[in-house]
Amino acid sequence: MIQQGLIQQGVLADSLRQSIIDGEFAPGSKLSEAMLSERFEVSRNTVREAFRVLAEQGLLDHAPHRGVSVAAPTIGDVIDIYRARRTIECTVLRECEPEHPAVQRMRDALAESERWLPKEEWQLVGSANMAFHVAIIDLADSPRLARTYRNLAAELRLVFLEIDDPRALHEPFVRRNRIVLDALLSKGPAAAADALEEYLIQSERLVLGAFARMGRG
Amino acid sequence: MIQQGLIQQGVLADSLRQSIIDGEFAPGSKLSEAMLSERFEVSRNTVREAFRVLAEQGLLDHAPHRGVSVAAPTIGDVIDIYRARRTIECTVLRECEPEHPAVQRMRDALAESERWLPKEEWQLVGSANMAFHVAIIDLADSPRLARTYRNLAAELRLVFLEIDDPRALHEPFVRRNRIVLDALLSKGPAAAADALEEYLIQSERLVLGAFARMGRG
DNA sequence: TGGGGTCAGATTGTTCTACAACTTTGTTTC
DNA sequence: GAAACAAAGTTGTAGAACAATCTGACCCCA
Repeated sequence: MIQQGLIQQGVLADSLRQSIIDGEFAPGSKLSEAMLSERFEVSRNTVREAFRVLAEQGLLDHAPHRGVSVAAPTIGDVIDIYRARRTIECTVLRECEPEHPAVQRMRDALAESERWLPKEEWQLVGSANMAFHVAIIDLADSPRLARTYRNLAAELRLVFLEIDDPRALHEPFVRRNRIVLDALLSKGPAAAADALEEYLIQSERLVLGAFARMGRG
Repeated sequence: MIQQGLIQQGVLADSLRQSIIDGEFAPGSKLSEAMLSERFEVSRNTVREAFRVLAEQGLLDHAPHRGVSVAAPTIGDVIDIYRARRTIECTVLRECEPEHPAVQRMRDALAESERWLPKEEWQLVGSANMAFHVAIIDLADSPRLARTYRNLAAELRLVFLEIDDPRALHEPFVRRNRIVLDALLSKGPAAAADALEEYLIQSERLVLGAFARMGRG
């Protein structure tokens, strides 16, 4: 007997998560139980269970008796997200095995981003960029680190949504990803990790600058 | 107006989490909604919401239509937990600021563990040990890393529960914590991180050995 | 004996209704 | 305008109900 129709709460959580990541619900906007219950045609209880899951992942803020809203990362959050990324991602890369199969996935993701770059398909460039970094984490073969990283990445998506200048956000970093991969292949993990740290520092700087210009504290 | 009586679901999640960590529900044991609903005198809905939170934290396993059970980490999980710990904890320590206030908390926790050591209060030694390592993570001032680490620590508690030889589990590591702290104070973060890595490798070895002897795969 | 198949019972997944607790909003009053 | 109050809306929780699924006991038949 095949396990079919997954549980609705799980589907809803995934679906809602995707909607949020796609920017369908703006960061900071309030999500009422009744509204989602109607839109997704499920009961309030089911909505609430999905809320708990996404809140635990950091995508939603839950204020007692005030409801949940899409997380709206502050500058402090951005700093923290990048700190966590550097801690995990650079260490994984520095200690990786260069023959690991995930390296091929890094290649593929990078090729994908370079393919969309000249066509200025920034959304697709961004997705491929993200796949590149997820592949780096997969070098560690650690489900727990991967899960943590996916949550960080989702939060970062919210940050990018608010900046809304996809070219500035993604264009400069394809080249930097190339540097990271080439360093890994020709000079080894340590050099690649150094290049990655450069990348992350630059990326953080860009995001923080944009935030500051937006007057978001 | 003061924010008082926290929401029941949150209280239940915390309470249940503590019960699990205290070993009140054995790893692998099934938790039925009806049973908890009765024991904690809350509705099934509330129980289910708490389940979602704890499952997301990795403390509960949720099998669709089969209910939730307390996580029962396998050898593979133990390896992953330690891998994640080394990745995060060692990096944080290596890059820390030795004047950080959390260093005092490391001192205090270590003193506490050394205080209970001769009295063979292994439970208390273990708690102080854990506080020591949480303090290390706090060196990074990163809420996200701290949250991730707390989840890892909770899962590890489940592992320790199953081994049930608290002396072997905690006694050798007070001395190693001392080495880590002394290294940090006299030789700096890099040396301390090296000592910590030693610690984690030894701890993992001990746990894996115990698991193997128990025939748990 | 043992391998399947079937059925009843139990548990989970979900919906619905109801209501208490709390927040928010709007209005009145000073 | 600020404080006080009332009304309306939302969240938090309970509880009943039922469909979907799992579990285990039982039976049948090689």
